[in-house]
Amino acid sequence: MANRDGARLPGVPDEDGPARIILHVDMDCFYAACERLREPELVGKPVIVGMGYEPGETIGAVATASYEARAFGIESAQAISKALDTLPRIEAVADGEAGGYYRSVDLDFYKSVSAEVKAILRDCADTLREVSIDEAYLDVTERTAWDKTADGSRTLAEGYARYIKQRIEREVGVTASIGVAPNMSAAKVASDFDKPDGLTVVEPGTVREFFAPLSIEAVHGIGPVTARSLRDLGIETAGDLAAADRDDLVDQFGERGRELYERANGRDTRVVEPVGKPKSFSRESAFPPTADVSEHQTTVSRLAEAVAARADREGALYQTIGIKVVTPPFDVHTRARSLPGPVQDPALVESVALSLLTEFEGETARKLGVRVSKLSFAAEDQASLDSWSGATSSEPREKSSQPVSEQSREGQQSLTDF
DNA sequence: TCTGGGGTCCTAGGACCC
DNA sequence: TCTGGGGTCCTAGGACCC
Repeated sequence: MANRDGARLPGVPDEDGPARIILHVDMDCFYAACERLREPELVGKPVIVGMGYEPGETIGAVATASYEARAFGIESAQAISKALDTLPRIEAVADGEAGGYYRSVDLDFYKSVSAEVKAILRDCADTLREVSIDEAYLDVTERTAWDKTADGSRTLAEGYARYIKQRIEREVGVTASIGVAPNMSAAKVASDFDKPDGLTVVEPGTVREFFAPLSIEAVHGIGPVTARSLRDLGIETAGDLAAADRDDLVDQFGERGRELYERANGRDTRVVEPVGKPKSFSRESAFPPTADVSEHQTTVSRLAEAVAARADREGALYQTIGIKVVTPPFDVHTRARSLPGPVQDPALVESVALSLLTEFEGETARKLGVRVSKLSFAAEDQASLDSWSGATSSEPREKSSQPVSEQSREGQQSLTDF
């Protein structure tokens, strides 16, 4: 316990206790790689995976672009319409002209591929933290070591990471980039350092050095807003950040400032642990801006139903129901209402969401969302609770199982007599 | 970057309590 | 009715990530 958090060796700021070995595994262009698994003809071609690229669709964005597509200037999160301008669909161009292979996101398939990768990672790690469908941290401290190989050229940890890369490629058929470092934030940045199919090792004691020349955006947790503020302070590189005055950073950015400073200095005491239960479920949908109230209501009802169904599938009860309304140009508004206790009641999700929506009557919206939060996963004993609240089981039935009171009060109603 | 969808965490202010 | 201090919960917004 006493030697867990360093600070006991004033002269050696990079070291705190025996160095851990953390891997960050990041799949390369994962969605595009999955498409190539089942359509090998796409190998070596520009592949764009996204939604809304069909003719006539106007809403949508690029989820993943292969490196061949990126060479044309296509980027993740770019509007699909822009991508199509840059690189038309292959079906739409004349023979011999450049075209892109557009595919719709097929999350179920990607999840099945991801599960195969994760099984390998689980097999190789002491602890595994799955961050997303294509990313994970591994603590492999007990599986390998920072010692050098016999010829002294590399570390055993690097060899172990290479073995994992090869297994993924051989057994699943997709490539990954891996970062190896004594802490999570350095491993994360290292995996990004040499994509695709990269392997970057940051040995203990060299984290600060590794970070120093990188631009501040490379640090995980620094986005466009923070980057701009840091630049205003004359901080351009991670090295500048590491050398900055810590207290100034805390004044400007609060606790996050301290954290970023520590990370840039090679210190990150977070422990790799499996992700816990989800904190919220949400669904949202964008559309051409409209002020039509009944359209808004229809959308919110649909989203509410979908969110409730999701919570149902996951066995989650929720105590807070909220909506999100995005008005042009891009102003995000959220409203939420908490219930006196956790419920699983689709009709209530809808009625609360609709009642929160009334505040925005007359406003033009471009996107709407519904969310449930304050989740609990009480395994068994709330089946009773469920039947009490009136929405007995699976069937949502007709709209409201509640008494036909006035709509905006409906939520209140079941709220108070819970 | 004229901007899709699904998440997480943090912060600030207000209500309310002792 | 000039007014301390500590704590918790809730809501709304913001930044960030994949």
